[in-house]
Amino acid sequence: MQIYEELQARGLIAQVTDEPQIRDLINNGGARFYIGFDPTADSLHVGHFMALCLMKRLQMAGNKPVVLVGGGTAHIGDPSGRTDMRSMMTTEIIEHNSECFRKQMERFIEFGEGKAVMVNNADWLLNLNYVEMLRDVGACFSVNNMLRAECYKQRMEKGLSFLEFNYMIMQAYDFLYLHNNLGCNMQFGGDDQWSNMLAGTDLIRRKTGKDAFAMTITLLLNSEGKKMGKTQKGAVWLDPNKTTPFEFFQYWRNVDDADVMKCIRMLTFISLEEIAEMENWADNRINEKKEVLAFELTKLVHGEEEAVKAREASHALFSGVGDDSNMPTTEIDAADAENGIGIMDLMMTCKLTASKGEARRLIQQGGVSVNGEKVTSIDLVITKEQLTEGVKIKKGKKVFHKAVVK
RNA sequence: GGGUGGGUUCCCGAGUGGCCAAAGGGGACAGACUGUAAAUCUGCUGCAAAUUGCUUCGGUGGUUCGAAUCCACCCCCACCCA
Repeated sequence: MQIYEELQARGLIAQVTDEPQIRDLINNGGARFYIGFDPTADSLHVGHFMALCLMKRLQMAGNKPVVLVGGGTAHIGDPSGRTDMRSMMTTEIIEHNSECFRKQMERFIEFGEGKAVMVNNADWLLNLNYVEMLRDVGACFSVNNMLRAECYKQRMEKGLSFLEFNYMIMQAYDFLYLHNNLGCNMQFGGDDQWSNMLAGTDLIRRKTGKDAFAMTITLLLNSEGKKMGKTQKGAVWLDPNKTTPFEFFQYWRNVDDADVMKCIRMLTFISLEEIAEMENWADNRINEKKEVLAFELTKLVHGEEEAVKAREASHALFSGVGDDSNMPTTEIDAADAENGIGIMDLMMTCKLTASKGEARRLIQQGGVSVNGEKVTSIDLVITKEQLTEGVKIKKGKKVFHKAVVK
C-alpha cells in the first residue's frame, strides 16, 4: 500500500484538487509541499500536530516538506471558521510565538540539507508595496468569487473587516511565492483552509500557467461534531509547560468510546494491520484501546520516557494505591508552609482552582479529598509535617495533584 | 455621509431608576450511577478578609440619595439609503 492509499485508509484526506495527479506525485516522492502555521499562540496544539504528522508521513515517503511559519499572515488573522475577528497581535508577540513554534517543530520534523525547510512569510509579506501588490495580485481576484467562498459565509452576517478579507490573498500569494522560489507544487492544510488554498492554486495558474495542487486534512471532530483537542482550560498544548505529559495522556485516555478508533487511525503511526486487529477486540477491551491511544500519542509528543511515566502515574492513581512518583506536583516554599496551609489556599497554589470561591464550592460539594480522605471542612489546614511528606490532593474524579515542601 | 436597530457574565439571551451579581437556556465544573466512557438525575457557575464588602452590563464623562437602565460625547456591529 502506498502513502496516498494509507492516508485515505486512515481517513485523513478531506478534499483534493486533482486526485490522480496528487496520488501520483506523493506516491512517487515528487511533491514539494508546504503547510502553513500561523503563530497565534506560544505553543503548537493538536491540530498542528496532525499536520506535522502528515508532513512526517509524506517525508518518509520521499516527499520534500516546507514548513511555513505565518509571521506575516498572523498580522492579518485568518477569518476562516471564525465567528468574530481575532484580536490583533503585536509584532513582538508574533515574533515570540514564531520562535516557540520553530523550536517545537524541530522536535518532530528533520530540517537541514535535503530535508525539510522552514520559512517565514514575514520575510516577503511585510515588505510588499501596496499599489504594486494590488496591480500584480489583486487584479487576479474576483471579489464576487471571494464573497461566495465558504470561509467567509458565516462572517457575512456578523461582519468582516477588509483586513481579514485580505487573508485569502496573502495565503494565495504565499503559495505563489513558494512555487516560484522553492518549487512548491502542493499545499496541505486543515479542511477549513480549502478556500484559501484554492485561491493559491488559482493564482498560480493565472500568473504562471502552471498547475499546483491542494489537499486538505480531515478535521478531527468527536462524535458530537466538535473539534477535538480542547478542554475547559483551552487547547491541549504540545508544550509540556502548558499541558503536562500526564494531562496530555489523560486527555486521550478519556476520549469518548465512539472516538477511540478514529483517533488511533488518524493520529498514531500504528500500522493499519494492527489497527484492523484492534477493531476486532471485544467490547470489554475498550479501555485498553484508550490506553494505547494515550500512550502512543504521548510518546510521539513527549518521548517514550515521559509516556511511560504518564502511564504509570495513571495506573497508580486509578487502580487504587500505588506509586505516586509521577503525579503532577507543586513544590511549596518551606517558609510558606511553616504554619501549615489552608486547603483552599493550597488548591490555589497548585492551580487546581481559579479562585478561592471555586475551591470552597468544590469542597462543600464533596469534590475534594486529601490523601484519600474526603475533605469535609473548608477550614482544613495541611500541616508542615504533612507537606514535607507530600500530600495527594484529588479534585473531582480524575484530577490528581501532589503538593510537597521543597 | 444619512437613517434604523443593536453591544449585558464563558456563549446565547431577559432586564429599561432601588426588590440586580443581574431571569431563562447552553456550556463548564462537582455529586449520584458507571468503565477514568456515554446517557440520566441533583447541585453549582464574578471576586474576596463571605449574614458583609468589592468589581462587572462597549468606553468616557454627567444627572441622581441611588444607574445595566436617564443624558452627552465617543468606539464597534448589522440592516437600509448615498
